[in-house]
Amino acid sequence: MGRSSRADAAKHREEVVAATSRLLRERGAAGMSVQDLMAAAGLTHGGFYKHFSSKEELVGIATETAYNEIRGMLEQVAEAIPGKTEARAELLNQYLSAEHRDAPGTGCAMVALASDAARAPHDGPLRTAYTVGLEAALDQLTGYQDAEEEVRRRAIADLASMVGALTLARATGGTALSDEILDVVRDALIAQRQ
Amino acid sequence: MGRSSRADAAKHREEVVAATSRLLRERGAAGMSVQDLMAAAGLTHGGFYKHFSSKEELVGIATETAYNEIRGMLEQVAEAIPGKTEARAELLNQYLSAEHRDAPGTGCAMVALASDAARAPHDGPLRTAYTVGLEAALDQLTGYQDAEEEVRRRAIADLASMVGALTLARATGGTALSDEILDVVRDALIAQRQ
DNA sequence: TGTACATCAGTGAACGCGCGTTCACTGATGTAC
DNA sequence: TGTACATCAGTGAACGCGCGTTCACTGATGTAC
Repeated sequence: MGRSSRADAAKHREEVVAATSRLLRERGAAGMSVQDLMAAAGLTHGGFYKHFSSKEELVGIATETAYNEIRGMLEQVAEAIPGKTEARAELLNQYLSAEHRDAPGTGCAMVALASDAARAPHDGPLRTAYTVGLEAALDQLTGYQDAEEEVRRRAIADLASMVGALTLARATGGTALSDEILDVVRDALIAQRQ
Repeated sequence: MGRSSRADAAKHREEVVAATSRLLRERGAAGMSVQDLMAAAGLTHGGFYKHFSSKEELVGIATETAYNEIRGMLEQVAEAIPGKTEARAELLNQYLSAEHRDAPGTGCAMVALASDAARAPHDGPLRTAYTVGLEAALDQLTGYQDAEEEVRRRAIADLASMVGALTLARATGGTALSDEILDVVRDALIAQRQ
């Protein structure tokens, strides 16, 4: 095959990171192979180490990429809707939707990677990226709180409810209970601030 | 070695199930091998299929066993404390504690097995056991609600907050943020009903 | 109760398989003149 | 601008390893008489 141009190589790297970001959330780190990830860019597995020092390193990089999705959702809703109470309601509608539940590969990294992060080494790349991303998401959620005090505490409480509901809805996906969890938690959180 | 007595064989089976129940929550299904599980009963891996038809079947059985821990916690607190508001506060204290966060192997199955369940086949043994156990836990949590109406909705909202907080605390374990999440969510849930 | 024999829990080697990582090699790309 | 050569992205075979599952075998347990 011969050498690829720098531009092509950079494109390949981006494609591999994007595929990893998606597959990591869908299947977990143990559920995707280096071969799978390289194949997503149309490559064979041997060249992997020209781009990354290890699978673990790539997982860390892909975690940062995965956090972009939830950051994007948080940014977009805040920009589109002026009132904080209304923006928060719309965010809850989107976050606690069947669409979000059924698309883990492009959804919230905090939920999809929680157990991988919990089981990863404390000073490893996944853990580090997870915690940094979580703090950032918390900052964004703080901006949604229509109150003068305790905005961080309110943001943490909101986040826990959102993450718990999505986690349980995914684990029971395909049952009536799954839909019920999303509906109930969304309504409860919205009613809480009116 | 020769044949074990029926009593010994039954004891071996129980030991394997108990070890699986713990390791499943600590490491996930992919993180424990048949060899690991048999070794917990002092056996070699070859005899596994005299007890179980597959690793997947054992995981389903161990999931039911794992749910006993959270069911026990819910039962015990409800029996020990008469007032519903006080019982709920004590439950939150125990569930959202550093001890529970740091002992996934003997802790809440809903949190520890959520991502394994989300990725398991919809009609497989793990999924089935997970959903059945979740409905049972929800029924128990309903009994904690000191209200006349909407007790199921309140139980679902409580459960989502508890599960989300423990999930995030585990994923960020070892940081100040992890402790903060537990404290804030516990306080918020207790304050909500006073 | 004692004996002969069938049962079957557990052993350990073997099966095919996929994993992460390494490495000698290829040949188009990039660079120096 | 054209040429010679160094660079290096990607290939594909190979590495050692651990996995879930199967199977012929062992020998103590359980049972029938």
